Amino acid sequence: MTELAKNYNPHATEKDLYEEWERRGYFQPQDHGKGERFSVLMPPPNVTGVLHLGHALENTILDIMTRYKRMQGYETLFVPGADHAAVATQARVEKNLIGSGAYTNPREELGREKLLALIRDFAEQSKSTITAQVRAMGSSCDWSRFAYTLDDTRAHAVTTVFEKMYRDGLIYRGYRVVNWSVKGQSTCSDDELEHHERTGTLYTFKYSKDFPFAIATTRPETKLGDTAVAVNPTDERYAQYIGKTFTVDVGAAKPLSLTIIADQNIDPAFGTGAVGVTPAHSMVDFEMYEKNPDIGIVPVIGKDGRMLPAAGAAYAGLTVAEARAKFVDYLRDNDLLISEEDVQQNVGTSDRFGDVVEVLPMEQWFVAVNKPIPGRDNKTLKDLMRDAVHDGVDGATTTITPARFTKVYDHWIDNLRDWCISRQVWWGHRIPVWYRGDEMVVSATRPDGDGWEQDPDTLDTWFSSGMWAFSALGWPDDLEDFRKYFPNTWMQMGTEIIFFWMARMILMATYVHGTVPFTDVYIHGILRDRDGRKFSKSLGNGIDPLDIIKDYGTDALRMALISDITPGNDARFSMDKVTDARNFTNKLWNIARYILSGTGNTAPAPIARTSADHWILARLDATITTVTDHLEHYRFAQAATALRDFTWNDFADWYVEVHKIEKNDALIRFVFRTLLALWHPFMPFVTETLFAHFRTDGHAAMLIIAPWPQPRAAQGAGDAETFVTVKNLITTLRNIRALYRLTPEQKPVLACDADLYPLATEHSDIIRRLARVERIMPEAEAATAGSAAVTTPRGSGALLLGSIIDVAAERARLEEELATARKLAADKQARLENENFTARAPQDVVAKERTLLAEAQRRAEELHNALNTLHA
RNA sequence: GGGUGAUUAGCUCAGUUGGUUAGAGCACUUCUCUUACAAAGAAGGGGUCAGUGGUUCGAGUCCACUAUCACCCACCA
Repeated sequence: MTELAKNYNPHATEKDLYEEWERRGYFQPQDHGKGERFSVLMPPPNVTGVLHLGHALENTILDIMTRYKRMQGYETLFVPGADHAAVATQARVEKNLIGSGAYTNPREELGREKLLALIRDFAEQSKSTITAQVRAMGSSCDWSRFAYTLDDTRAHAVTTVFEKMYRDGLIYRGYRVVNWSVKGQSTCSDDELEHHERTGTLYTFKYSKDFPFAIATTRPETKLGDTAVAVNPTDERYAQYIGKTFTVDVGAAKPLSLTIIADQNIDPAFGTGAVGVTPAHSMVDFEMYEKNPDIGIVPVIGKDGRMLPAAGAAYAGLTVAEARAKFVDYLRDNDLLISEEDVQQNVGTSDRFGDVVEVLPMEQWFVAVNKPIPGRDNKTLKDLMRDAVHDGVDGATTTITPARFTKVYDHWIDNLRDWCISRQVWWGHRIPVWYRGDEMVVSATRPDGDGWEQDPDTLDTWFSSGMWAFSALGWPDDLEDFRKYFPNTWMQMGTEIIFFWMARMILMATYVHGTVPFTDVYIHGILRDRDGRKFSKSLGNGIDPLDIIKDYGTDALRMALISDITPGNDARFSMDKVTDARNFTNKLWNIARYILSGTGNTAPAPIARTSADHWILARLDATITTVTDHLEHYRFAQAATALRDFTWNDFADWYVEVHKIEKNDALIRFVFRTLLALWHPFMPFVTETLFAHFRTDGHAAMLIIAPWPQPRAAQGAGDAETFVTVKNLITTLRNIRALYRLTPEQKPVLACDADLYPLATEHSDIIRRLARVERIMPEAEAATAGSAAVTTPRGSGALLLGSIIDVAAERARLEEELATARKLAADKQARLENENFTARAPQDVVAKERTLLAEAQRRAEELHNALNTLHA
């Protein structure tokens, strides 16, 4: 017999177990002859730092599903990885370098190669930290397949797809307006902007005294680059001017030539109903320019965030803010400014560099989302992305859980513009394009001949992570896994990444492979702190998962993370949840201690003999069914709750206690082993540790590959019901004991009516011990015994005799109960007398009500009789 | 401006197609160190389901409106 310590100590085993699972190859896909596969990919954490609780939650969710499916016999693959996170990582390293005081402008001072070397070092260090953390979480992923978005295979995937898209005309180089971070000196995509509300000023002014009407703007300085004025085509005030061109001199290098154009999107009710059009510095204005190219485009702001010479000699070189003030002064001095008014506006801010983003026209690389794809029936990338979650792409669809996010995704697609994929940071996949004079070649490698220069820019990090669904499976270098596991079975991610990542993965998979990246995707909410705030550096409320693991163990952390989570909704995390979970692991541990100390490790077929045996098996069956159903629907928290309820309330509090009286060693071991299996996906370490003590010949080598439990279609439902009656009787007796403050030594006599007596005597040992009853006798004998006080447990047909009981208090208690029972009976009666109810409600509901009425009436009668006995 | 979600016990949350007297964990109260566990055991108190109106024999559950909170999208310049 192995002696277990009094309390569970996670540190003694976690590391060794993880290594043993890995060494035995259980993390690698194994064919169990089931012929079905389950493949998931880890959302690759950014190599910008360390894992936080959000990552820990994702890994827990992924690992629960993976372990569950593995136990069900699926050939299971869980691929781990890391993301180079282009802009984010470079921004982080640059910030560190500047923060250290050694550099003020790392890009200039170090140059491309040296800075890249520093970033690479940082990324490698971060990567090893992250993988250690993922291991500590217990994630059963296949490390031999570890994928990094910047390694050779993934780089190959990127260049392959880039070339294919270029050939198909979906990637193009164009002069268009883009979001430009002055601080980061790089473009960013629309999705990388955070919109912050702030108060701005809406200026209403006229371009000149001669100009026929006024316009309104919050960006006066950009008016130096206006090339048109737009009005709504239905606006009668301006109809006469549409098509006319006015020349005004506002101080720019050249007088502005303003054509009045009509545009549906102009709101006649806002401002003056007329808008100055600045194609170079506004996304919507640029779109107007695309429709009316004749108006021209005049950039007046440069990459450094300062005014260009085109803005005029007085403005060139000024910052945007300085130019704004100066231009407003000009308007005021010349009596052109009509009004100033505070307005709330949203400004786009770079999420990585933190500065307000300028819109500038530049030569950049784009993915065309609205262009027909050759050989795809005129479908565009947008069409494919929409089809993936609706009609299907070549018969394949992705199902989003919860379904409401499908609408969010649709809406995003509707508003999608061409995707700017070139970035001016250095950390990332370099654009596979080469230039020599006017020549341009798209190629992963330098073309033959001298003088070729590669495009200095890199690709948006989401261009490579968009391929994760297949590049992580080895495509295009090694197609074995790809053929076997693609599309992936499942994916999970947070709400905040639906557009960035899920949409791009769908784009890439549907375009490159004509199918979806994964069949099902589960969206989880954000993890917040106990007060509902987001975890953030600035709030200082971050928690390192490793700290919790150190103090409470991985299983406790995993359980705490998934407690109370529901699909798509945010959840709160608190240390209370961790201690609760830790307490539970200890509970499981101590149940094991009891069983190990009290039973032998033989494994005969478990046979139910007593009513308690039948009851626990029935409850176990129901629990298996419930937990399996919850897991199939990704209801992780509810699955764990159902299991906890069974483990603690049924098994520990009742069956283990009964086992101390009526031993069925084979059965208690069977139930506990089954429990360990059910708990394993949630708490892999404590369950595997305990399994080693319960394993006998014929069981799996380790719990991680043990079969997922199946209901046994337990027999003896009647016996199980009998035990429920006994259990209720005991609870009631205990209730009365507590009510009258009986000490453990005070043991009353239990008198039962004719119905209950046989059952009570049959379970005499259990009742006497668990309810602390002296002895059990028939009611008839009790009546003649002349005891001083009597009590009747509710609806049980039993009396408790003993001089310790307070007759007056007991009478009050019974009267209260009687009133409750009578009210219930009256309610039921009224309902059944309602013809509408009996006629329209389903028959089974009506029958149920009749049963309940009968029960309530019976109980009222019993209580009434009990009161009479009490008086006598 | 458009959209989504939330509102159930002191706290954190369940409540799957409307059908018993609305549940759990924690916290709280009382009792108990009973030889698995005080990180425990036993018993108990506590909510009318944000509000209003509606549909229905029946509403926490469906519909409408209102309130509060949270989030997403959107360069009404």
